Amino acid sequence: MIEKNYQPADIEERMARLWEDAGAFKAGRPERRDAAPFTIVIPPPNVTGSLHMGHALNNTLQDILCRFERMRGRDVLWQPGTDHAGIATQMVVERQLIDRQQPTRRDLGRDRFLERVWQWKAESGGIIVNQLKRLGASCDWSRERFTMDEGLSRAVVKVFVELHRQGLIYKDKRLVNWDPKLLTAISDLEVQQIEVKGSLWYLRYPIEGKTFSPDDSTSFIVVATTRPETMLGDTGVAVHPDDERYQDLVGKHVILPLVGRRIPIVADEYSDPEKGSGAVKITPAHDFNDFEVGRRHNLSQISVLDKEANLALVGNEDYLRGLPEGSTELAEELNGLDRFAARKKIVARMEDFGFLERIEPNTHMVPHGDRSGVVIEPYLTDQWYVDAKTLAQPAMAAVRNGTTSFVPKNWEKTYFEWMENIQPWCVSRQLWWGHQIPAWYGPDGKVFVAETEEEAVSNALGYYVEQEVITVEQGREMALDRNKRAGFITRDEDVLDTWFSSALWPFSTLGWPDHTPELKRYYPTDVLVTGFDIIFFWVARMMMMGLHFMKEAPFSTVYIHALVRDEKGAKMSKSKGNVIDPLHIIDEYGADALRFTLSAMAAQGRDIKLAASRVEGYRNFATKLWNACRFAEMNACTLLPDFDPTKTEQTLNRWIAHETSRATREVTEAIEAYRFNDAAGAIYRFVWNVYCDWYLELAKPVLTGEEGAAKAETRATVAWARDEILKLLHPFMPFITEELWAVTAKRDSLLALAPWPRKAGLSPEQVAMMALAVSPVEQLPTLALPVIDTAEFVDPAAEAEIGWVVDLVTAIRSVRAEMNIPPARLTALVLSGASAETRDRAPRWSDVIKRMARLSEISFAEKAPEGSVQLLVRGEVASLPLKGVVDLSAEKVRLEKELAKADADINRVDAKLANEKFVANAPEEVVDEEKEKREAAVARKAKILEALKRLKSASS
RNA sequence: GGGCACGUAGCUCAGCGGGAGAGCACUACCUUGACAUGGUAGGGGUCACAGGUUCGAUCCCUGUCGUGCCCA
Repeated sequence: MIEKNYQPADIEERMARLWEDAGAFKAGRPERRDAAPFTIVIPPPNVTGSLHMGHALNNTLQDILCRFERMRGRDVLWQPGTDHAGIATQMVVERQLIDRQQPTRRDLGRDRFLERVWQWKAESGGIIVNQLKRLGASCDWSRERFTMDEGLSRAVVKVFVELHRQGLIYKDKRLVNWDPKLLTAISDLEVQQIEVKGSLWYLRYPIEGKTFSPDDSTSFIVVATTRPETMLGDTGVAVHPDDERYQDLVGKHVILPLVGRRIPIVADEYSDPEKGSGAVKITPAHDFNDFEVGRRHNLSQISVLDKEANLALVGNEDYLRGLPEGSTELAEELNGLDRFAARKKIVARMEDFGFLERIEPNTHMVPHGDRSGVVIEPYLTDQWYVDAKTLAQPAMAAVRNGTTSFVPKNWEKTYFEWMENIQPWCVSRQLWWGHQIPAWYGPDGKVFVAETEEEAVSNALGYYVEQEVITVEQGREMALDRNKRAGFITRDEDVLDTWFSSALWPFSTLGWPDHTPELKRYYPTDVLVTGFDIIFFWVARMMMMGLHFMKEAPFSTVYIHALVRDEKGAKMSKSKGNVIDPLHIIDEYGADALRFTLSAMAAQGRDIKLAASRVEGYRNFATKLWNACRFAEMNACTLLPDFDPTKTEQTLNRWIAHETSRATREVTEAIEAYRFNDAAGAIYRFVWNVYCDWYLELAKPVLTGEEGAAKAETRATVAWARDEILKLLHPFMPFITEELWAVTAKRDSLLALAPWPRKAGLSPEQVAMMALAVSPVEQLPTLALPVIDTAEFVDPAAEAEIGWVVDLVTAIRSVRAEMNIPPARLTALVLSGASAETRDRAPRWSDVIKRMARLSEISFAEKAPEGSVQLLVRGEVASLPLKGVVDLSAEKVRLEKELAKADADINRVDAKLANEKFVANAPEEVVDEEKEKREAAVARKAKILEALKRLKSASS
């Protein structure tokens, strides 16, 4: 029995339990052992996270695909899991320690701090998973993984070691993006360029051998800089080789003001004559461009900042080398100052001595850390790098040759653009939470990379024994006793970039490096569903790692969906804190309404600005469905065994079979093409505007009429079409459909596992055959998909007949409203000059037409009665004798409007047909179409003229 | 500076080489035996602007203006 009211919250909880208890989403269900697999790996959300709208959209779309394919008979694996999210998680826990006034991370030390993080993960790591379940995500939760699971960590180590052995991971000392707040290196992708209003300082650098005077422009060269404080680390001045102003200065030296260092003037194309003074100071240790210039001209690299971006001058040998006596005073004064405080001081000092020429306001891009928000410092350190350029080659080829394709296609361009200019990927992070790098160092800094500590230690000790650094006996002792080797062999403190482990996700979650049956069966996956914001972070890197280690691209399709933005159109992000909580929406309208809204708005290539009114509208849609099912139940509509809609006798039932078939095709094709909005629109219109508005209304007289074959058939068809609707809608609104499926009949299976609507008349055995995979479990899955033919059942005769009823009722309703005839007032209908077809049809539908169009009777006549309102329905005249009821002059106005419209139509077509070029160039069917339109308009005009004539004679 | 989108009804958005669509909002009428979270009917848009291609442009091309995003 269906409850009177639709209450999402109650249903959702029960249905979730139902699925869970039945293991409905488990991959490798025994009965699907031979079915083709369908695999999606979830983009693992951060364990720190909670569900935001982006997750809701992302997972709704994945769930639609998974539920759809599951119903199509495939063995679906939707692999869930979470990401350890290095920086984000470490920050959360650190902040928690501060908030609770507990010992800081450094007070705790590495081991105890990591314990805390694990503890925190155990407490709150399940939140996001539960939220995904509330959304209805049909993941195989029994297979949930975490990027720092034992197995996944093993995969990470294996990949690191192999890449290192192959020379694709190496350690290098170069500039990195350094976050002076988080005290770690970050990759290029984690840097955001933000436009900042700053200044351009013009500084005078005295030329060696001349007496400096601010008034003598030949005694100095002016350099422009946005970062005056880095001048302490300057080791050169660059001018453009073609810049005539500075020709004679190239090769000479300047004396760095305040510091006294002697540095060369070099010619380099990097310097832009149009910008600033045309001369730039070169600070190789603090600027990426300067680093390259410095390399070209063999300039030394002097780092003047420490890791917290404070000036580090005292004891800084690079800085002090070659400075004149007495200049250490400045070093002592500025030492330890923050970079921005130092800037002020240095500018002031420069001004005091006449070295500051002028200051210009200047807007420029400044790099910021995407997590910390502070200004990123290019910093000279030792870090581990992945040779991304080499790995990118196969990854580009796979997309180029179509092995993997993006939907929508235009994202491929973005992918190539980035891949073609890819830089070495800095993968080491100076954090504690993450996969510690499997590298050990000897006393001389020699590195030993191995999968286990035992192996690395044994390699290292062997090496040092051989080098006679230690004796064989010492080596043996150190091998056996960790304490004895402490200080001699030490492990790299750093951990890997979070995205390093995410890059392995499609195969590490399936058990790699072990050769598991799951890996064989479910890799490569079918489709990856994700947002464009992580194409570089994640998609590209999965492509690289997947191809390198599995020799096959990790997925054949990458569906890139829109971003859900906040009401202002701004990107929602965890760090900005402007997320809208989808759970509030779920609480208010239900998960089904939210899911349907997101899919209805998920048009390819367009962002979603979510409006609550849309969600409300789709909640109403759910209510509509609910009530339609109630109606069916109240009328004892139950499914009959072996019911075949194509064998029905009643035109109405044949019509809904025809329409259902059409809707099935539309929904199926739209989902197959990732056109989620079209699929949602098709099912929405079918349920509301076809099934509810017309089919059920037209069926009412039969259902409330006398018992008999017609009634029995209609009851069965109502139930059948309802079931088809529940199936078609299930991927979008799983909860309400599963509930209605359960309460409307005794079922063999859950709706989630029921077969997708198929070509009418196909036996279950046939469908089962088609759903079978070609490959047994132990073989590699083949590319052949189990295509279930949803070809249409069509019945043009039924379509024409019901179409006539619909048109007639609509026309009468429209004119009644226009004439202000109160609903309570019934009118008569006269069909004049009716064709045999109409005379045949009308009696069959008189009950329903009377009911829907508020008629008292329906009759036939040769001619329309005088003084009646005349309507044109499919080329024939239907009249409402309303003389004395309504003002017929209003009718005259109405007809004249119609006449004008008909004339306009005729004229427009005539103009087209008169155009010789149109007739000559347009496709034949287009021309024919126009001709048909003209004929129809002419016929319409004739009838209208006739009606007007009759009206006139009636009023005269 | 380079690249990618987008400017369609009051709002949120579909569509797209052959007569402009949806939801919400709005107006009028209706509590008819599934549903007022409903029904019926209706108003509302020189499809940003200017050129071009075409027999024909909201749709393709170019430019302008405006908005957003990505990369330097």
